[in-house]
Amino acid sequence: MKPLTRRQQAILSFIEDFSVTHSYPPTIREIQEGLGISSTSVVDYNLKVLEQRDEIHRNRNISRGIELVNRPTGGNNLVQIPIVGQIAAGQPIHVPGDIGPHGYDEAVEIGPEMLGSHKSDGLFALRVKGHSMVDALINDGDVVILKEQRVCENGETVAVWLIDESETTLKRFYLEGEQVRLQPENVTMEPIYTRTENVEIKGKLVTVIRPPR
Amino acid sequence: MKPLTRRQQAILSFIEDFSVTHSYPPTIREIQEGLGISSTSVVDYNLKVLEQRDEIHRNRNISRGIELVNRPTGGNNLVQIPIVGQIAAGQPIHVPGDIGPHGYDEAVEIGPEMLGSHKSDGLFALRVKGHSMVDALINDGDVVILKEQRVCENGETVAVWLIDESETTLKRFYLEGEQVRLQPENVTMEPIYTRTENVEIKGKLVTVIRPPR
DNA sequence: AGTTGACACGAACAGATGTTCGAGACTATA
DNA sequence: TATAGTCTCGAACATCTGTTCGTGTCAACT
Repeated sequence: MKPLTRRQQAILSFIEDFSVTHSYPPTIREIQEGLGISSTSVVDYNLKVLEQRDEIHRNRNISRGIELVNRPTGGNNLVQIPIVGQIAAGQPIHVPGDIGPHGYDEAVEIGPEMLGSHKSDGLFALRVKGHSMVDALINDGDVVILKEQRVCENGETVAVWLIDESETTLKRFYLEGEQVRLQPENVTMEPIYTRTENVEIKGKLVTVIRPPR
Repeated sequence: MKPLTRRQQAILSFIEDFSVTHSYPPTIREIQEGLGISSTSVVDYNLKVLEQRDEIHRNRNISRGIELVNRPTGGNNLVQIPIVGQIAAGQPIHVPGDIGPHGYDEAVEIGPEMLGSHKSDGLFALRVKGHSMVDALINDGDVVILKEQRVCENGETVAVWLIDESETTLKRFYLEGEQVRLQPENVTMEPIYTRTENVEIKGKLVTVIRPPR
């Protein structure tokens, strides 16, 4: 079977992108204008081919009647991560139980690519209160997304509760012999060295969201 | 505030159900036929009310231009912000021209609530290169979303190009008499004072995305 | 050289679709 | 009783949108 032409691939990508960023698919003329095609019949011809190849389905004689086949359309990709509380230096870290999508009052919505390789299950969000995490380049009011995790690899940034100090911190974790080195993300700052027994890992940092003003 | 009438609730439910079972929202006439309403202007009138109540958003003069607000289908669509280049201390700030949907290779996808009150048009993203912006609590590899803007209010965080120093920086802007104070977000750090002529504002900071590891 | 199929294009047309207008009925309020 | 606001309705109109038609170019094939 002949591969799709570049223009056919471009049309398919355009429909996908358009459907993600709008709540409706594009018209023939929006595809034409978006791709700089000079005639609606060129778009129509290529859509016929894409339909024959089962890439799309067309509903005849209605506006915006293009449906993608086997593709996520409009908004299906948003991931909702529950904000289960706050994170501050002097507070123990709030860790969720088994949370369903409606077991919380607030959530942050992001595109799945912001999770990298992480699945959305097992993730939770905390809103930062105070300036104690500027050493992790995290500001007051930021939202951190964590993966619930009690152990981690060297070099991963984790949220830990320091028992003796009664303090929460977010730092890169290194197990060095009998002790732990907690390394600030800001390379200009000094690390913390402490006993392994003093450190309770609560979650691994996945990403940080800075709310707009 | 008056509650929605039964007919308004029925129209909203119809739009929700239709959008789930089709890949596109309904037309005015499809709502009319589906609910047994005898006139398109009745549908139009009630849609106006639903828009005033922030239940839907209408795009004027296009077909199927109804978008649901704050619903799992329809309204909460991903927003794609193009990443038009990098931002680093010693580089002039890359500002996009008139970007079409395919005028860039890479984009960051976020939920619309992460933009706060900003519309997605006029926004662009830059990837941070280097540690020069840790004073703004922004890390190497972070993505900053800016609104293209040449003037700003006191207190807003802006990306500016310092002409004499040939340097880019992200700081809170305060116009103080004949000079400008550029205040780091990290309150433990010292501000910069410079002549207003030395400062070129390129964009206002909307939000920061920290890529996962 | 001639033919065929793929792909492009401009123009026109038919139908789909959103919006507006004027009028009417009903309810709440002064 | 009069008025204002809400909601309904039919009809008309402007614009949007999909589809079709005839024509042209180019590459591959016979």
